[in-house]
Amino acid sequence: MTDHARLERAAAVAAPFRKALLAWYRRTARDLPWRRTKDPYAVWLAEIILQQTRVDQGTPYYERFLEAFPTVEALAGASDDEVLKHWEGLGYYARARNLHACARRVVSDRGGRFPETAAGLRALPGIGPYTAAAIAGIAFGEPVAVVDGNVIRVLTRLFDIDAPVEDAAVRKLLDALADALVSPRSPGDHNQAMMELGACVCTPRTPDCPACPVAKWCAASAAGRQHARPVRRPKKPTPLHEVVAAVIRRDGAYLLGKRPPEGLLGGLWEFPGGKVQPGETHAQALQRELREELGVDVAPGKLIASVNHAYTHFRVRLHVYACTIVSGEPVAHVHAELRWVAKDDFPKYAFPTANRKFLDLV
DNA sequence: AAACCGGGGGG
DNA sequence: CCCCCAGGTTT
Repeated sequence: MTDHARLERAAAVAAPFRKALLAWYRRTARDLPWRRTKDPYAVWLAEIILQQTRVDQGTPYYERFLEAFPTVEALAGASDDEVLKHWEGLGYYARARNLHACARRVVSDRGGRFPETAAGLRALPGIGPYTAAAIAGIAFGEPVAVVDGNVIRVLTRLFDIDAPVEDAAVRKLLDALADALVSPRSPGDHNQAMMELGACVCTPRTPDCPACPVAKWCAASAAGRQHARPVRRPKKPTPLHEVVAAVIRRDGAYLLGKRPPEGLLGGLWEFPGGKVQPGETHAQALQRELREELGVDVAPGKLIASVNHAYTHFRVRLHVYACTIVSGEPVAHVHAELRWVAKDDFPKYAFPTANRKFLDLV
C-alpha cells in the first residue's frame, strides 16, 4: 500500500472512525486531574510533565506543582532551586528549566496569557510540535492533531506501516494521517482519545484488539501483524561507566556541588566526583576529580556504598567514599556553586536519583 | 539525521 | 534484562 493510498483511506474513513473513537472515549475515559480543566496553564503544566513520562508517574507531580504554584505568575516568581526540588525524581531536568523560562516569558511578555494557537505556543521554550498541538486542541479548540508515542503506535497499526518510525518520511506521513483523522469540532477530546486508545487498548506488547472500538479499520489487526507494529530502528548498546563520589564532612556539614544549569542533571545538587578512567584506581580517580573540580587534595577513606543506576544512553556503577581534605579550600571549578549542608537540610535540596540511593548511608 | 537528556513500570 | 512512556533541543 502506498502512502497516497493510505491518506485517501484515512480521509474516506475519518468521519465514522472518529465518531466510534469519541463514543468509546466518552464512555470509558479515565478520570485524570488535568481532564477536569481547560485552563491553559494547567493543561500546559500537565503536558510538560507528561513528556516521555507515564501518566501514573506524572500525576502526583502535577498535583504537587499545581498546589505549590497555582498560577503561571506563582511559577514565574519561584526560584530555580524551588522548581527543581518539585521536579526531583521526574527526570529530563531540562523540562523544569524550560518550564520555568516559559512561565517567566508568558508573565513578562504576555501579561500572563498563553498564545492561543499551536504556532504561537510552539515558539515558547519546552513546547514542541506535540505539546503545541495538545494545548491548542484542549484549551483553545484548534483542530490540530497530536502525534505522540501512543498515536504513533495506533496509526502504524491502523495503516500497517512497515518502515521505521524514526524515518523523517514516516513521521511526515503520520502527521498527515493524524491530521486527516482529527475531529474539527472536538480536537481536544479526539487527541486525548487517540492517546487513551494507545495507552489502554492498543498497547505495545499485548494489544486488546477484541476490545478496540476502531478494530474494523485496522489493517495490521486484519493481517495479524499488530504485534510487529510499529517498526523501530535497532538502538545502540549502552556503555557501563565506573564512577566515584566523595562524601566530605566538616563541622557536621557535607560538601555539595550544584551542577551547571545545562547538560546532564542540570541544576541538581550532588556529592562531587566523576568517572574512573581506564587503569585508574578508585582512590586515584577521587584524587584527580576533586583536584579538577574543587582544587583540593583529598585522602580517600572508607567505602560507604556502591549503587547501580541507568541513564538513557549509559549505565553507571557509582562508588561512594568518605574523603578527608588534606590541603586546599574547595573552590567551584565545574559546579555552579558549592555549599556545606547539614544532613537535616538534605530534604531541601534536589538530588539526582543516583545520589538519593545512598543518601541514608551518609 | 543523530545525539543528548531520567526514571520507572511491565513483560 | 529489554522496552517504552501525553518529546524537545542541540549538534
